[in-house]
Amino acid sequence: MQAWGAFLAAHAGLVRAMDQTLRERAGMSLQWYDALAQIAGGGGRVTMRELERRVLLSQSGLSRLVDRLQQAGLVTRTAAPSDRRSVEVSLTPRGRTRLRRAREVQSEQVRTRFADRMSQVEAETVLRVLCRIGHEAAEEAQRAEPSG
Amino acid sequence: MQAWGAFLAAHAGLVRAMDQTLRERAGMSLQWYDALAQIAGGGGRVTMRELERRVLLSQSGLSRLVDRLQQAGLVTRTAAPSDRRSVEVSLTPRGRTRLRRAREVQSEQVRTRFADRMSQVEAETVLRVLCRIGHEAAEEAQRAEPSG
DNA sequence: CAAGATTGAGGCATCAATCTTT
DNA sequence: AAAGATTGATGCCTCAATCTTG
Repeated sequence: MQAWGAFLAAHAGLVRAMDQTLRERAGMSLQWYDALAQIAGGGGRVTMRELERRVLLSQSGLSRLVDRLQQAGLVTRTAAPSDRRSVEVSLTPRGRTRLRRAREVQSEQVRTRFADRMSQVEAETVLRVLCRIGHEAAEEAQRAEPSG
Repeated sequence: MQAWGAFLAAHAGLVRAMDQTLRERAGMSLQWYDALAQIAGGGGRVTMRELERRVLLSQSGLSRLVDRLQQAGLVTRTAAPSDRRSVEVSLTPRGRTRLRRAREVQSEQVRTRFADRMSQVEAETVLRVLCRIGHEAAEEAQRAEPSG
């Protein structure tokens, strides 16, 4: 039951530490890294809608984040050919380079700050529990929307 | 290794859901609840400095949060008798009442959304791992500061 | 009207600077 | 000079409204 407090504390501590290190060593925030990594994970080109599902951000929040990434020259926006309501976001060469560097930093951080601090069996338990919790939270969010 | 992604997703989902429910059913945010609960945990009267350590917020962030709580009539600020640099924050009767209600809502949420979704042994593992991670993050934050 | 995306307004968090007291 | 606390400036996120296309 104290696990909830530990959960909040661990999250706050880890995110803060990782964000700071990423800024120092790769020149970008955790938020930027996550967005760039999700674009790369979608083949280097995804729609805003798709990116919104992958990133933990509202629709408008994503729009403004992409504004900043675009201004930094890391991504471009292009109209989607199939559906003209849709906008596709792509990594620029510069974006790819910056992501590569950031990925090195962040992979190491996830390993040293998170993964290395639990045994194999602990990691399996944590993954299983967190996936269960995350899924049920997502389902509930979906159920809540249609009624509104 | 995917556990990190699950961790972030679970945190975002839980915090969002809990915050919304708390707003609907107790008329306050998770942030407010946490602050009021921490004041109550300190005997209903704590210094700003002490509250800052208990709450996941910067010094100035806390100052503004207490501004809002005070404006809502839930807490009062008084000068500390022992050290005149210090300010003590106390719960008002109204604050106590509101906290009591919020605590009912939040206790149930932590149980149903978090605790009930893992077995006893899973909970023990999760608690152990998260405490370990949280401690090491806190130690590192301490080590990082004195050098600056 | 629904879906995808953007924009305006407002809320909240942080950094850096400042004030008071030790 | 250091510690406790507050304030000004700034940045990011969200809600609601709006625009365009289906």
